[in-house]
Amino acid sequence: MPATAADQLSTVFSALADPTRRAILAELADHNATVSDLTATFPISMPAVSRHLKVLEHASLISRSQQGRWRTSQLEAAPLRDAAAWIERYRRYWDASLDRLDAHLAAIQAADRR
Amino acid sequence: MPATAADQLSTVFSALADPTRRAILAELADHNATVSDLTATFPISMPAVSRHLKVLEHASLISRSQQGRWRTSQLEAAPLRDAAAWIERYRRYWDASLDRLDAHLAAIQAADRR
DNA sequence: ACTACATTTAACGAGATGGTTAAGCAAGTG
DNA sequence: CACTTGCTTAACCATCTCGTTAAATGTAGT
Repeated sequence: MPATAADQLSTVFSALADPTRRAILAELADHNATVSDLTATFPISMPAVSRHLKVLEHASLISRSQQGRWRTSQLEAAPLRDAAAWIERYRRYWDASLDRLDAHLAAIQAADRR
Repeated sequence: MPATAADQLSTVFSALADPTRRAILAELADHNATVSDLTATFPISMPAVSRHLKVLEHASLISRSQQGRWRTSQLEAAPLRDAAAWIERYRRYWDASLDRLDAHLAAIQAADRR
């Protein structure tokens, strides 16, 4: 059974919902890291880190490679593109320069143009 | 005790993790809606809708107003700005070329200039 | 083979989630 | 007042989540 786009988005958003996982992604943006590295960085046990990595991998937000006993994690930001794209559609609703009426009109026009 | 920025982000992301809630936000982007409206739109019970709205309200993604017996929900997209800002920091990791990053930054600046 | 080390898996517990049905509340209507 | 209506709350259930500690797995070194 193929994962739907909505499922994928849900998986990504729920992966991002945990502050430790977001911090792990930030860490991996700086440098790849082993499970031990991350365990040293965060105040949780290694099994806890391991499961966070599993969640991130399942969301395709990281990839992992094994070099001997060490498994290093690497950031894979592609799913964030989809998440950003989903959120972007609401930009007009939070942009301060537009009031709510303008936002509504912009939405209508955007829909009509297509 | 003040909610930290990280907590707020977590709340928003976890609110977005549910496909029904994302669909509710999409619905509210088109038009404000009562609980009954949303219950008619989605294949879940009214109490389920009511609780989704509670979650969205707690994440400040909607605001609610009471007019007689009807409680209409309105999209409040401001928290999405923070979510987008968090994700944006990773754009360079998913953008193929730095040129496109530059283009994006230029586009953002152009938008801000308005 | 034995030992050391990095990591995962298993088992557990507290608490959240998302759905249901049934009951309670508040606001208009006969 | 009694009744309906829109919505929320309560109670329940199955499942997931995030942490723990202890055991298992796998790879490297001697």
